[in-house]
Amino acid sequence: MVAALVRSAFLVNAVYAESSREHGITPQQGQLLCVLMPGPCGMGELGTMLRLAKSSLTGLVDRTERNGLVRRTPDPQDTRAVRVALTPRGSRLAAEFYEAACARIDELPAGLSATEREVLAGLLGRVVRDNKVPPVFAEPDEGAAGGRGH
Amino acid sequence: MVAALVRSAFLVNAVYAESSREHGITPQQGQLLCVLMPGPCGMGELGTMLRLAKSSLTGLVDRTERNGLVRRTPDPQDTRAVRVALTPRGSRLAAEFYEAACARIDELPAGLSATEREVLAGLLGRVVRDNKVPPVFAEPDEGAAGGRGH
DNA sequence: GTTCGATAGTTCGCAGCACGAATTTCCGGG
DNA sequence: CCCGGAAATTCGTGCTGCGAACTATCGAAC
Repeated sequence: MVAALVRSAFLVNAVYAESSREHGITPQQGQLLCVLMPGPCGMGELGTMLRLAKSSLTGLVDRTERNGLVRRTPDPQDTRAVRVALTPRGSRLAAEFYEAACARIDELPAGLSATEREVLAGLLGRVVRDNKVPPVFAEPDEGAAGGRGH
Repeated sequence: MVAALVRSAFLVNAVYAESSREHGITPQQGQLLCVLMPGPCGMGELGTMLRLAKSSLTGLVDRTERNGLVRRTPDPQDTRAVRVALTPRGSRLAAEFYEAACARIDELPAGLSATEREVLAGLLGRVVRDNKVPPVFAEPDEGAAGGRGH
């Protein structure tokens, strides 16, 4: 059980890293883009989501901003705070990266039947939920089992 | 499905990192120790296992050697090659770290019944096997001590 | 309206990580 | 003997993650 979890994590990481590389970003930057896809976010919130210290996050956002994928905006409610949002280019890249990563990861359980996949997804989903994992990666449209909409 | 895999990987990584930190090593060094637990290994082999470039591995082994956890030995068969082995201290730390990580990770599916765990382990094990993930983390031996959760 | 503790982010220095290109040394076959 | 290839290392670069110290603001209490 433990070994299966660790190894599958290793596997997913490798695939995730490969997808990132193909899109010219680091895995961390890819993760940042994915977290921002639903909408802008404050630094503090991002730190909680990604489990990063504040200073780590400043650097990550700096670099991603330098790449033109993300933008800092002042928060109208709070002068101290900052909202981090995707730029148009970042948004485009995020969508492409996300789709590519999904495609690759979706291939991993290729040896399982549809039913087995359902079961695996259900169990893993419960583990994830029980452990309150933040939504670091969005659910691709639920409902359609294999069909792809935008 | 995809989201569940990515998030569970994120979760396992976080737990793995936390365990490493508590033992005064980095996750990468922890992984190196775990790979070496069954026995010594050449650099090339390690690179394949950990999916690292040769130069990355040299650095990782350097740092871990500096910490006194690992040792380079000349390969008797091939003057060019090197065997990397755990030092006694590294062996001890590896065992401790491994056990702690197992305990933590074993807690993650606490919300599942014994049967569900079996099913999850089986399915995940197949995915791992189908994708030829190297044994970056050993199967805890069924004989091993009584950390059977609850 | 000043004071003061908390909050949001940044800066800085540090060690580690991962890579590619170039290099050294050695193995093996022709 | 010679050369192609394999095993490692070195070097330079950029990214990662952290803690401690800092700035600036918020909000509440006085």
